Amino acid sequence: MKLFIVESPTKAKTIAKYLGNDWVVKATLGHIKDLPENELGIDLETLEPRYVWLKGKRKILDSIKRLAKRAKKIYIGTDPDREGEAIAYFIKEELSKINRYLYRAIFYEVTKYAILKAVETSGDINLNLVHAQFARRILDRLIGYRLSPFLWRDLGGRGLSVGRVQSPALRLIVERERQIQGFKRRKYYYLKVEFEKNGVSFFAVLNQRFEKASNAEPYLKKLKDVMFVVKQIAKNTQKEVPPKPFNTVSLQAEGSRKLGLSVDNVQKIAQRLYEDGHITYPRTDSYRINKQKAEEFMSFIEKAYGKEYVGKLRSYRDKPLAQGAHECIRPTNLNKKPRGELDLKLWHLITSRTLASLSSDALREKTIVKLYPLTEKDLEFVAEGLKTLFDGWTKLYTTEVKEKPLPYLEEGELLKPKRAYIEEMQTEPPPRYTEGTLVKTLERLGIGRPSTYATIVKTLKSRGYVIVDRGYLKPTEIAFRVVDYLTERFPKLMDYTFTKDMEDHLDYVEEGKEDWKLVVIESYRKVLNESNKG
DNA sequence: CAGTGAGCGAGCTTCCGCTTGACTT
Repeated sequence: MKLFIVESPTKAKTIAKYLGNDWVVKATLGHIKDLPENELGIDLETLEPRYVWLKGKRKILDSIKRLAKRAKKIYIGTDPDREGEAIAYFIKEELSKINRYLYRAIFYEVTKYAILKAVETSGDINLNLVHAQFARRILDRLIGYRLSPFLWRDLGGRGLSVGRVQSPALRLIVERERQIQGFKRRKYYYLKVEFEKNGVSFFAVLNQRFEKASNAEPYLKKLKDVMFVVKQIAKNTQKEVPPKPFNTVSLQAEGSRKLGLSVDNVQKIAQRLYEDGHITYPRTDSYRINKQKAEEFMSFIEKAYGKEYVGKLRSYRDKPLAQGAHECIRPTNLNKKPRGELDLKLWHLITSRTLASLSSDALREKTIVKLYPLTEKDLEFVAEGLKTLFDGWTKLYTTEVKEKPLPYLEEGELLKPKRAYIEEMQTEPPPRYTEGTLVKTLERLGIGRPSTYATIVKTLKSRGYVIVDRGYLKPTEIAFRVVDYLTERFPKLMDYTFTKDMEDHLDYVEEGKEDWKLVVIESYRKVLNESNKG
């Protein structure tokens, strides 16, 4: 008997099918050890961490150990990234006393070929990766557990918290709120003319903006009973490329927007869909799609919508921070629909998005018509039209593009306006973040990971830092004080590039070029605003 | 002698990231 160990039980089931009868596949359910929760767990002299059993994991490892005793060979197939390597390290620590035929198997997709190849080419644990995880973990712990007490002491709030991820996230929300508070709405005015021809009405706007309505009025007077001339008609067609398939962040953003749920809820439903076998792994930062599946989906598009709706297989460049084996979030089987109203809705969203991503470009024709009043040849009015020539992917996935119809027009043509008027407009402040836009912004800044985006939002809520107001995140009084305090005291931590700097150093650790303890010391010193003190 | 207050010690909130089922209401 041979033993194969992974993190996810769903993955374990799949892999068990690929391997033969003499294999047993077991899952750890993620990390098995971590720093203790109720103390720092780090020796401040040596930086040595004290990793302890996570709740319930000793039992899981015990059952794996029993199998390990009888196994001829053991393959550790945890995820091919920093966290997965650390899990592998702790598994090895437990099993190496029992069985010396231990190997690290690495695969980047869950297919039979990739699994067999991983077994064949298996090697040993990469300690550099493990050390990078130690550095990441310990730095996060130091920041969280050593800085939070400053807030308790100086702001007098029980349970306030500081974190490498949550604090910059909170800063985003507070900064946006300040922009909104400081925003002065300004009114401005446009001169507009409405025309109607062949039952189609359309608008032309003077290409000039007025600060006061009174400045526009003399122009309006001149237009009374004046005919307009079509001076120029320019058309151009625009290609609209399909959206990418979903990753965790885009699913959370789109799902919460379209279904009116919190990102946490969207993630929960996605997890259920995954466990029931309806979709691929829901915690991923990749847009990559399995080639075979993509071809299957494309032939479905051809059958259901026609050949002209089939697009091409696009390759997306994953962000440099993207780690791991997973592909995009997509349906596993187009014919297998989930039960349950919300499950079905989210599955439909995922399915139509996936199909749209493999569909053809939409073609739109934009028309720009320039007109002038007969008596005022120097004034230029502009009318715009937008027409869909071919709907392409938008047939499969809803978009919010509005058509702007124009009647047939010819250059030199005379038109009689239906009415002319001054339209009052107002500058608007930027909107507050929604859960979805916050998570998107964090992803863009490289802050947080697919498994934690939903939790970040939850933490900010449960600390009393933000409340949800009509779907928008509104910071509380204490949030302002926390952000001001941290910005004053620990500016480096509040810098949005802190995580990126850390990641750069961790890359060096992973390449064996830098000592992990030095990375922790250097980064933590920067946070504390210290330069050379021990 | 009773009440007051300084001083001390014990107990206490907190991080990010990986993964679900086993709990209770």
